[in-house]
Amino acid sequence: MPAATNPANHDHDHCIADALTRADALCAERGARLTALRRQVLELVWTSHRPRGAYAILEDLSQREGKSAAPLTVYRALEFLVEQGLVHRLESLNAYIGCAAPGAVHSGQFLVCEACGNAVEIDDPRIRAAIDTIAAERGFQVDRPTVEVRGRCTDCQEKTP
Amino acid sequence: MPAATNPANHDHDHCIADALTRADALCAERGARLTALRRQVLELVWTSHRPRGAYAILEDLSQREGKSAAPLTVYRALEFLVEQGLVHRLESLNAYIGCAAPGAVHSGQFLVCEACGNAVEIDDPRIRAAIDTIAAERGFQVDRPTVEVRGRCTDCQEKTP
DNA sequence: GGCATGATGTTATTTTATAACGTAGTCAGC
DNA sequence: GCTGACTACGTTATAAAATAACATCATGCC
Repeated sequence: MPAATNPANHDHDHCIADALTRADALCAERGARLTALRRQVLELVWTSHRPRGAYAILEDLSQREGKSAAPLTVYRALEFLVEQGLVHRLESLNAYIGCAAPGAVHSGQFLVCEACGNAVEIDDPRIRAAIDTIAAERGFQVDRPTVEVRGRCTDCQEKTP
Repeated sequence: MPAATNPANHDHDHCIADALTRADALCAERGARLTALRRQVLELVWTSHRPRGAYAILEDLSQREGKSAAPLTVYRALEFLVEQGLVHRLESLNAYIGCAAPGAVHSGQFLVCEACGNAVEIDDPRIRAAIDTIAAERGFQVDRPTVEVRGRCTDCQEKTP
């Protein structure tokens, strides 16, 4: 049973289970190897809806395994998960978060609350379209657009208005 | 005389001089202290149009001064410059770049070429508008939007099509 | 001049990430 | 089943990026 699941009023265990199920399906479909280690790291990334640092995951992993794992263990698993689109890296936080819609095309857009730390993936086509338009005007060939918006989520605005 | 100025066909010395002049004016206007050290770090950030890491700047600074400076020296100067809007931090690169339009409101948008390393500040209102729209729809209060688009600039596309 | 404030110096440490090399599973084809 | 190639994982060391804590120095104001 994973720790610290119910941050608000939703069944986070369900989020985790869902994410793992989708990951299993996607990797099977692609012939990618979602090994026990990688699966476990994915689960630890999904501990909450807050982006998690590699070393936080490392600590959890060490605790679970009863022995201290090496940073590379986690970084390699994360690399795989990011490649498969199961996890995103938040550049402005040096942290990782589970992808809300793996399998679908995603361009990596996030609303990050500076109060509670939660990050919500938005992937809105309008932002992507705006970026594509401007890039086209300048002859710039887009490869990987990163959008990370810091601010305050609705809940946190209500708490301290 | 700064090193490695003319990357392409523009007078980069002019870019640097310009940036310093504007910085002087802005800081004077605001009563902010652009000290010799900070001014020098700003100049080193402007070495090229490629984002530069703090430690690269540190190295240059040490060389200029003839003695090795401490990381904090550079980080503190950079912090000041970022606060004043004279320099931006590129989150996805852990690097810093001179602001193209200090004084004006800017939301920090960049096109970063993965081939030549150059980064161009765009600050396009359409991207900002798209972000604001989506944030408003979700009740998210925007504080600091970060947009960093990786890809290939026109020049580099021509070189290897 | 004296004092408050802000800037810089110095040393140590933390956090994040990668390099280099070796071992051990895993799967395909025979 | 065996072999060989490939991929994943373990281990140790190190690099890169950033900050903490505290001392000292400069600057501007009264």
